[in-house]
Amino acid sequence: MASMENNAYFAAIADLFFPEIQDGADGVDAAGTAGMANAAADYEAKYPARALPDGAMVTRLGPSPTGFIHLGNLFMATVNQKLARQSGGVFLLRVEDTDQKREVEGAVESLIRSLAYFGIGFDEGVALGADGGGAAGGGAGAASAKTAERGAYGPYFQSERRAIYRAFAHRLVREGKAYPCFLTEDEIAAIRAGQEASKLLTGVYGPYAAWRGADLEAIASKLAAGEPYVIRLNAGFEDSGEGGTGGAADETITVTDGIRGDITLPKNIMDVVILKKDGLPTYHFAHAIDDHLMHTTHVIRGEEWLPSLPVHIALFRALGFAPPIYCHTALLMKMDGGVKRKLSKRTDPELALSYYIADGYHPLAVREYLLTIINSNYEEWRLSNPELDSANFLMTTEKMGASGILFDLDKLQNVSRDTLARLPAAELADFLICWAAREKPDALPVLRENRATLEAALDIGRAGEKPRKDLAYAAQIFGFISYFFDGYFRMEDPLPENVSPEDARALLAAYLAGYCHTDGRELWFEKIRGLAAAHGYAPRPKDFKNSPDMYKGHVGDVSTVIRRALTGRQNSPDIYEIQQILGEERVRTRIERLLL
RNA sequence: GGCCCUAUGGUCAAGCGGUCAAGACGCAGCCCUCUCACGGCUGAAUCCCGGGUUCGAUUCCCGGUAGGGUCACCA
Repeated sequence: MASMENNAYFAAIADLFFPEIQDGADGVDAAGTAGMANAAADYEAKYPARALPDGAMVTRLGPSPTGFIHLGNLFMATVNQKLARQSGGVFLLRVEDTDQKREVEGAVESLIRSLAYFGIGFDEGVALGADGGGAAGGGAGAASAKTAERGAYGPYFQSERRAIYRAFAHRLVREGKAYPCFLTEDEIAAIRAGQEASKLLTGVYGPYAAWRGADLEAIASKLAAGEPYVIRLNAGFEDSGEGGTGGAADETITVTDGIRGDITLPKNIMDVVILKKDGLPTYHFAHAIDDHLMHTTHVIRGEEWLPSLPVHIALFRALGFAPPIYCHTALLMKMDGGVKRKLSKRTDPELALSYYIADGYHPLAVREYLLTIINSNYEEWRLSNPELDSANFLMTTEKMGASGILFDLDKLQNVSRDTLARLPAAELADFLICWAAREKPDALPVLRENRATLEAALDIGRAGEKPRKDLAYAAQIFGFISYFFDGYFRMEDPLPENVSPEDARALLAAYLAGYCHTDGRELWFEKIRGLAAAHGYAPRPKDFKNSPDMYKGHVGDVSTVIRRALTGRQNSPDIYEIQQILGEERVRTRIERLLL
């Protein structure tokens, strides 16, 4: 191949399309690419390798600010954060806002806040700004004072990295590894239609890459005419070949995935777009540039990215970068019409993080659940280390599953009950108050003013080796203890079926008459047994069981009558404790009300 | 449709050539018990199918099948 000619051709195109980038003296150095001191090389120098301990992992979250955040995002964030943190590495937030069409106002702040709620924080990258992303405000994402950036590898908004992408695109064009393409939407559609008709692979590649190596004159005149264009990768850059007719997709590449081991994929032959007509990079290009410049060691992302891995590998090769270690996780699925399906932000609002925040799932509980599905040995670890913080668990990519995970609300709730059972009542009370401040403002003053009652109520039956485990999430917890607060006390359940209203009255009247708030638990219950016997109810359930015909019911029915009077419900934790928390006056009032 | 990933009870899953095929959630029953919850015990329920390799396959290979993902100037 006549490399001198080609070099001149490439240089001419590069000058045409990247006039702002001067190659300086090197522009003349048509012979070799080695040692070229160009803009791209400057950037590489600007972002040197990180000084981190051996084995430190640099991971990142690269959300596009489209507004909705679901459990799947938190799943990814949890994995990335954990892996970085436990290895003494860096976890950074890079906002992938290269698609203006999909951008949503305030999405970045709400993302950061939602993740923060669940204990996800970043060591580097985009963060909340000075004004914390307050209420109103004009500017979107990058320019806004609502966000700030931390770290030496920024900017961390891709929309602010235009010049960087252009520098590397320029370098690729100079080397003949990328080129401008003026194919219109219609033309591409036509190509596609033809390919489909002949059952060929669709896309811009090989013979269909009309502008690959196109005539300089034609290119220049299109540009002069102001026609929109994109920059495409020349997928044939390694073929060093004649005409780049490329085509034969038989070649494969093998990549070792941190989760899946070796995977074999067809080598990329597509001349994918790397710079869109608006000058912003596509995900693929931005990924290669950013993760190289930011020195990401492990790219952990969902398996939906597997099909584009060949593109990414090709890009890394073209750019001369060493690719990171890829870890493609299983996807979080939901059940849909009897079939598993990938979570989708659009159609699955019930899996939005906001839903779990509103219901008041505790961040620790959600994290705990996520960890159990992320690493198959986590649950076992937790069983043998019930008291340890999850930070002590060592997560490994090898123990991550490769097949889709169905989200299981039952399991989340179970994990949550276990988790909350380990939390001190004071902490639970704080949590509940925070939740009420957000989601149930009417209850906020009540909870605040009755803090002692709240804590005591939350703590019922939680002492000892076998604590109650019925607290799952704030909304449920509030309902569970609401009867302690007069404003929320309601007669919710009916009398037991085998207790007549007359009996109930008589029972309550007698109970009230004999009530002594300072009675010990034993004495208290002996009185109830006596009450039962006096009114034709078996003092012991076994008596009733043995001779059901002799009684109207048993002592359990009697306590249900009392329990209902006190709590409005047939079921509740220990009545004695409830009475002690309620206080004598309230106990008497609640019973008296039913006797009027 | 092409390409890719995946495949153990309803769910999450351990397993890594020889196991009565762990465990957890859920479910059913029993026990404990003044109700609920907790706890304890018991139970039902799984290796997708077909070929190989092997003395022996859930495990290794091949082929089906099924499910999922992806085929953009979205990420």
